[in-house]
Amino acid sequence: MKKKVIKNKLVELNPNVSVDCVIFGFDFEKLNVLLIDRGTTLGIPLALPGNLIYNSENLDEAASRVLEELAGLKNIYLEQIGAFGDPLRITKITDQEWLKAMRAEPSARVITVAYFSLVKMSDYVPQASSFAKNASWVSVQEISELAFDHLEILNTAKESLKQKIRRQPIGFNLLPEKFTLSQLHRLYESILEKPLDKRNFRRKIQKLDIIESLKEKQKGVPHKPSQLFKFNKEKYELLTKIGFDNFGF
Amino acid sequence: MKKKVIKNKLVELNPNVSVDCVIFGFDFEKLNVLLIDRGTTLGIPLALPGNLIYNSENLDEAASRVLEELAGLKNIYLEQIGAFGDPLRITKITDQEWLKAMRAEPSARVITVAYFSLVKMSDYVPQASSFAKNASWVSVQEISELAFDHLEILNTAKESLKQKIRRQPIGFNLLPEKFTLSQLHRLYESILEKPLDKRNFRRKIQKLDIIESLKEKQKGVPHKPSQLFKFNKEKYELLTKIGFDNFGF
DNA sequence: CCAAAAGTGTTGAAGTTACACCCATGC
DNA sequence: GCATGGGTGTAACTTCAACACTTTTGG
Repeated sequence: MKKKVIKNKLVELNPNVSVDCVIFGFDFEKLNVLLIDRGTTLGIPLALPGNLIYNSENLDEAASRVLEELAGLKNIYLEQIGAFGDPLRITKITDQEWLKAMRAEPSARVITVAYFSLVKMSDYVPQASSFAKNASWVSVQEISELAFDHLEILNTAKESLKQKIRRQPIGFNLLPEKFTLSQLHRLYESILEKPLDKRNFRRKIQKLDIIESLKEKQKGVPHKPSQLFKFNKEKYELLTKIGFDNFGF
Repeated sequence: MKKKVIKNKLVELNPNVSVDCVIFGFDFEKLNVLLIDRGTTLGIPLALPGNLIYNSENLDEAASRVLEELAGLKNIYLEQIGAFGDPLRITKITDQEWLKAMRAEPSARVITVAYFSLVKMSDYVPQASSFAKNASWVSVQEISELAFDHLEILNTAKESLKQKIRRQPIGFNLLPEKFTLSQLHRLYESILEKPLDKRNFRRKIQKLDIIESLKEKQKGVPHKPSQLFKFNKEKYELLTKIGFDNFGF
């Protein structure tokens, strides 16, 4: 992916600014992150999806574009978590080689603006992309090494998500339209990385008055079928408008 | 301030990345922000202090440098609040002219990484600086226009400070060593922009066990002299280590 | 003695935690 | 009939919000 040289300066890639996305997905068991395998050989650390920005786009647009280019994901919940970019962040030899292969100015000082996004795992259909040999879901618990400073970015994203979910019901972006309270419960436990009492959790969520029970139950499960719920967006938006800030977890 | 051309690429100014600082100060009445008057003529909006980064420094260092260059402030509490940079953010004519005068590449696409910082107002001694004709404290309530997208940055900073102060006692950075509970009370009210019950506030703060009363009182005040307190850093650090996250305001 | 801010307790309501058993289904 | 997860209520405790009067000083 070399620099696109087009007449208008605004459509050039900016060699000094990139975006990276921490894309979270929930498989009803645990939290996962979508990572890129850049590797020709084994043992090359995985990377967060990301790329340089175009001068014509703003940062949020750049992040959306990366999401779409990588995974065909559109209209995805995105939240900026901050800028990173120690001048010395490119110390790993594998990272240096990768830059030489991929960038017009491989030694340019790059600062990256990181985002986290929440997607329904069922929405992600793997596909070849310009900058991804391969993308796959990896359990956050199993990640101990990443390219560049991506591990630091991931940790910041996790922390940011923890804080955010205490104040806004953004977790619904990780679930399908219809879900059970147990699934929601496991989702909160996965994000907050701590157990939550089942009864207290259910009471608290229902008190918020942002989910509605459907006239429908699970089928084909070898136990008592559970009630299905959906998220009530209207009530949530009303609540945010009049101001609330405590989900109390 | 033109680009410094020195042999080593790392000490160059990076034309595409700047930092801007929202420097908060508290005058025992209300919250203020340190703003730069760039103007030769009247009517030019004030700006946040900021500048391009050097390729050799990381973002936090760049922000610290700006603080020091502008106001001689060292070892100041700094917190990143995010990256900004719509490609269209430079629409005001006064901003365009200022860039032409000040920047080697005035039309470069710039993204800026914003910080907020908390300083004791008494620490700031106005001084001429390379990029400031003049700097002065302005009450946040009175600010309705700023250069570039600085008003948006200020609003984000205010929000960020509000959130942060609910979880960490960073407000102490705005006060002198010795302070009264009433001063702390007004500080919290100024930041949160809402009244707090006096008795409840005092009880809550004291329960946190991070302030110590000194054996000293106010003198020369035309009313009952108030007890002086100091912040107990050790206890706070112990608390943060074992994990707490709710200051409950 | 007056003005000004400091300092102090109680009560009722709301919210939080901890905890154990029965239920509906598929196999 | 058994294994599996679904679903429910209460009691003790803590936290929160609301509220008014007395104290100490300088002038």
